Amino acid sequence: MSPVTPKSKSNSAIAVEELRRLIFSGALPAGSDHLESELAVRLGMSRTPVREAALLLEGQGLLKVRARKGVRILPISIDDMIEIYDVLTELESMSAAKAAEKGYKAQDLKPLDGAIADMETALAAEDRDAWSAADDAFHTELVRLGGNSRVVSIVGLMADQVRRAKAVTLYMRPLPTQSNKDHRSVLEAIAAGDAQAAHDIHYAHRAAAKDVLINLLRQNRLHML
Amino acid sequence: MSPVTPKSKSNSAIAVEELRRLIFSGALPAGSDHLESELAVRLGMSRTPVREAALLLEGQGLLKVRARKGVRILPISIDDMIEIYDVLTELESMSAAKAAEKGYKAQDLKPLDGAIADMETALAAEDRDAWSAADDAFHTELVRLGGNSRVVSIVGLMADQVRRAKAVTLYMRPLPTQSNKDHRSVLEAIAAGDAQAAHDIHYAHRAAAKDVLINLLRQNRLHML
DNA sequence: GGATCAAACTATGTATACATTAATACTGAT
DNA sequence: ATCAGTATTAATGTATACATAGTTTGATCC
Repeated sequence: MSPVTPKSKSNSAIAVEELRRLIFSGALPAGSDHLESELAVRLGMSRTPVREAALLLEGQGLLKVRARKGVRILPISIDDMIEIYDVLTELESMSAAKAAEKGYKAQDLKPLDGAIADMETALAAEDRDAWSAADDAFHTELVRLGGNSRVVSIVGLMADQVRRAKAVTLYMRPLPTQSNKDHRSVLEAIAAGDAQAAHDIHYAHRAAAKDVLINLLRQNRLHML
Repeated sequence: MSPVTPKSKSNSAIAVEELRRLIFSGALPAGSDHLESELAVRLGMSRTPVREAALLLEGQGLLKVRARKGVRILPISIDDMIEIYDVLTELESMSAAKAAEKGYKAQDLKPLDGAIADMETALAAEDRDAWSAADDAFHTELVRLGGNSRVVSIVGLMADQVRRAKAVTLYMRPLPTQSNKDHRSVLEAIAAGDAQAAHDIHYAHRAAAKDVLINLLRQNRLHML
């Protein structure tokens, strides 16, 4: 490291990271408006990189740039959640099937196996945050094994859009004990090269998870998150 | 209309439209590099809106902004085409199934029926450009009927990325006479409310179209478009 | 003549000043 | 007092000037 700060990342890239962090942490609440100049001051840079970051995040569906009204952090409705979970269900199931067709060795499936093990550990310790992180890792690794980079990107975008809603419901619902059986079954189907089984098991898993989440939101009158 | 030009659209929006047009028309060829300042002169505006447009289109996967090297129009490889067609196959088939579940009336399905009629007319006249436009209309309307706005966006992005490649192969391959039977079958399944049939027929249709296209590209050694 | 280092150049990244326009407040008449 | 019309304001949209860093060029030494 040189004595002075090297400044490897551009301010624009920093603004993207920071804005994402502020959105996911709730520091910029869903539905709130923020002037570009305010955000610029907050991030310690000029409007230019902040505006570029805002336009990028608008493309990712996290906020909306509105003329003379600042950027609005987009809230997620129940209908949005249904849309997103339908896309996730479809593309993840496809990834599971494609992964099964690739004939991965046990070595290649270690990260997926590791994520399941982490979920089991977290469940035993009733550590919801650790479970959630491991669950994310499982789904991310699953689509990675599917081998389609566009699917990886799209699933990432959709997952980001429901991130806040998932965080809210994480402590509302019972511990997902069934979930891990499903994950193991998917892993076994992939290891066995059974594309149809991998697809169908994961599809049913996702559909069930969607129903649980939607019902939870409806019952608690959480129509916007 | 007022006497002077009203200027309803922002320069940034115009830049997006123009750049898309220049990319799809081949005026900015795949793989070519272009300085932001050159593009600004070409579009008759400053670098700012051009740069904003470039960043937006980078998010849509049409080009890449590279530090000190200008924007590169991204070429599409055969592997890219496979990725994109796999996503399209999955999401369009899902849309067909969802559309079938919605119980649309004949009135609601008129646009889809109209697109098929246009394809038949174009086929009879051997007008490939008209057929291509009607085929686009069919697929766009199909996902619209699916009722998932995110699927509409994603399918639009994927379709844009393969647009050049489709244009190249349009005059290379035989007239797609089988295609229309498939389209009619999908329409009938949706009208009959048979989600499984709508899904499976469209899935097979897309898979076949993908194989034709990929083989055509391989045979003609078109590895980058 | 070739290699090394430095200086100039070039194009993006960033800051800032300005233009534009929708919203708001104010003024004045009825 | 209310409404219409105008002026001010405020924030984005845009242009431009500047900073930064990578590349190329050129000069100098061996």
